[in-house]
Amino acid sequence: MPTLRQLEYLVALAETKHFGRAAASTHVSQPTLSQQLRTLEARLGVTLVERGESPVQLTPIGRELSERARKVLIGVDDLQALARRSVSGMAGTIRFGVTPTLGPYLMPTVVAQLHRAYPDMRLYIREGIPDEQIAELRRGALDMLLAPLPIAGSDLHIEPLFREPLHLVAAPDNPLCTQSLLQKTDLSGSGVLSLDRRHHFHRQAEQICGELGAELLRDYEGTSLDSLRQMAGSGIGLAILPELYLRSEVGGEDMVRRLPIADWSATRSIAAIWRSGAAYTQTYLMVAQAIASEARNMMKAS
Amino acid sequence: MPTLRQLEYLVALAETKHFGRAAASTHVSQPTLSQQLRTLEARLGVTLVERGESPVQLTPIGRELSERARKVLIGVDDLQALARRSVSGMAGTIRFGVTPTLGPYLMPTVVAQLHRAYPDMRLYIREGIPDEQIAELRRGALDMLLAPLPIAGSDLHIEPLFREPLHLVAAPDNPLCTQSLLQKTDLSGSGVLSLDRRHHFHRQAEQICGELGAELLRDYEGTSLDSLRQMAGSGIGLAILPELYLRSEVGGEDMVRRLPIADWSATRSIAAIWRSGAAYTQTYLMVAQAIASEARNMMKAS
DNA sequence: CCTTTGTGATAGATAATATCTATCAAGAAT
DNA sequence: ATTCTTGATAGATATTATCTATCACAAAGG
Repeated sequence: MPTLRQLEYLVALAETKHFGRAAASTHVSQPTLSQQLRTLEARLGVTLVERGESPVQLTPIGRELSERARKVLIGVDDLQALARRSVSGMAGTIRFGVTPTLGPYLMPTVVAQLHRAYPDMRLYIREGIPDEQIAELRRGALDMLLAPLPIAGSDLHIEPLFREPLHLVAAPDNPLCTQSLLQKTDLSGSGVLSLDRRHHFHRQAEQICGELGAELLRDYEGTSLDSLRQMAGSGIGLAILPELYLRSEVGGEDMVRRLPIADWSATRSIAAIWRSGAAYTQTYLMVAQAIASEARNMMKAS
Repeated sequence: MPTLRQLEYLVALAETKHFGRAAASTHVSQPTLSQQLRTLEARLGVTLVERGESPVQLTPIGRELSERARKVLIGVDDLQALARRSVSGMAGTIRFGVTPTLGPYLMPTVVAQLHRAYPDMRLYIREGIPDEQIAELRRGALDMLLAPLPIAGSDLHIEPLFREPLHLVAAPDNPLCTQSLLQKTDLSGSGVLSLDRRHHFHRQAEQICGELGAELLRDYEGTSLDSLRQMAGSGIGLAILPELYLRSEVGGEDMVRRLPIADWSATRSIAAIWRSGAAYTQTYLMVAQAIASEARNMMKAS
C-alpha cells in the first residue's frame, strides 16, 4: 500500500515537473523525494516518471495515478477539516430516539435550529417505544433519547428537561362540556381512551383514571395521539392528550374540547437520556437544553 | 496527517466494535491497534471511541470520520487496482498529436479499437501543425505524434508506418478529365491549389508542381482539405488530395475527379513519433502498429 | 462471593521506515 | 573546457510502527 506522503510527492512532482521544487514544496530533501518516488513505483509495479527527460515528464500512467492520488489527498484533507470542525464536539450524526407521542410535535423545530447553528451536526430522529429505545441506547444503536420518566438504570445519564401538561378532552357535544368548571368527582365512571399498554402513556392514563374513578376503555386502544383525538371527537370516550400535541398543527382542538377540571395538574416529566460512559456529554447536554428551551417556548406561547 | 493504516484501524473498529477483532482483521496485535487509535485521536484532536463502554461504541464524530476514512481507503484501493491493470503499460491517457490532413480520416476508428482492447487506455487526440507539435512533444505537452516525414531530431524516436498516395484532382468539366491517360507534360502550366505554407503538405505540393512544371497558386491558400476540394470542384485550379481523405465520408469524389497520370507515384510517408527517453515505448509501438494496420486496411479496401 | 475469562491500556524493546547529509554521474549552460 | 544543475546512490540517523509482556478492570460463570 502506498503512503499518503508518497502520494503527496507524486502530486507535487506532477505539478512542478522538477524533483527539487517538488521536494521543497513537500518540505523534504530532494534525495528523499527521489527515493520515495522509486519506492512508490516499486510498490505499484508501474513506471510513473520518464527518467532521463528534461524537464521531468510523467508517463501517461503516472499522470493518471497522480490524478487519483490528488483525489485521495483531497479526501484526507476533507477528513481533517471535518475533524478540526469537530473539536468542539458539535459534529457528526447523533442517532436520536423519541416517543411518537412527543417527537413529531417538538423535534422538527429543534432539528432545524441545531443544524443552522452547527452545520456539521445532525440529529437522525427515530421514533419508537421508550422502553425499547432504552435498550437500543444501551447496546449502542442510539446515542441519545427523549423519553418520559421514570426510567431506571444506573448506566444511563438522565437529564430532566421539562414537564408537559396532560389534558382530558371530550367531544364538543359531550354534556361535560357544558359546565364551566368540573369537579374530579364529576368524571367518576367516565370511559377514557388510551394508547396500547407498551406506551408510557398508557401507564400514566391508568394512574389518572385511578385518581378520577374513571374507567380505562380496553376495547379501543389507539395507535397514535391522532387516533385518540378522532375517537374522542366521535364521542367514544374521553382522552388524555398532551399539551404540545394539542398546540401543534397536527393536533389542535377543532374536534375536541379540553375539560376544565378543578385542581387538575396532571403532567408528564420528559428527560433527555444518554449513556453514562458517553463521550461528548457537553454536546448532548447542549442538545438537551435546546430541546427544553424550545418546549418551554412552545408551551408558553398563547 | 493520519496514516492510511490508522484509517484502516478506525474502519475495522467501526465494523467490529471490538479492539481484538479489529486488530485481527488488520493483521496487527491488539495493543498496536489500541495505540494507533490513540495516536489518530491525538492527531485529529477529537475523540473517536467511547471508552469504558461495552461493547465499544464510536462517537458520532467517530462514525462520521470512519465513513470519510472508508471513502479514502476505497480511493486508495482504486488507485492500486488501476496500477495493477497498468503494469502492462496499456493504461493512462496518451496525449496524441495529429495533422488535420490525416487525423480526422484515420484516428476515430483506431481510437475506438484501442479503447475496446484496453479499457484503461485513452488517446486524447489534438490536431495541429506538425512542426509545432514536434516542439510540444519535446517539451512534454504531447506523448506521441502522427506526422508526415521528414522530421529531424536525434532526441525523437521516429517509427515509419505507411506511405499514403497523393492524387491530383480536377473539376469534372475540366478538359483534362476527358483524357483516359495523361502525360505529366500535359499538366505543364496548370494552376495547383495548396494549403498554407506552414503545412508539410504545402512543401510537398511545391515539390510536385516543380516536377510537373505546374504553378502553385498563391492567391488561394486552403485552410483545410475540404476547402481545397471545394475550390478544385469549382474549377479554380487543380488540387493535390491524399488517399485516405478521398476515401473518407467527409472527402469523397462527387465534386472532383482524380486525374489518371502516367507514372504517377506521389506519396507521403507517415510516421509515429515519441521522445527517445519515453517510458512504455512498447505501448507506443503497439499503438503505432495499430494505426499502420488500420491505414493499410483502409487503403486496401476497394 | 470468589474465581476465571475477556477486554483495552500501558511499558519497554525491537523492527521497519522515512529522512538526513555527503557525494556522485551526467547533462546543460556558459 | 569549466561550471552549474539535476536526479540518483550510499550510509547514517531519526522517527514511527509494531512487538511481547503485563496490568487494571469489568463481565461471566460457578
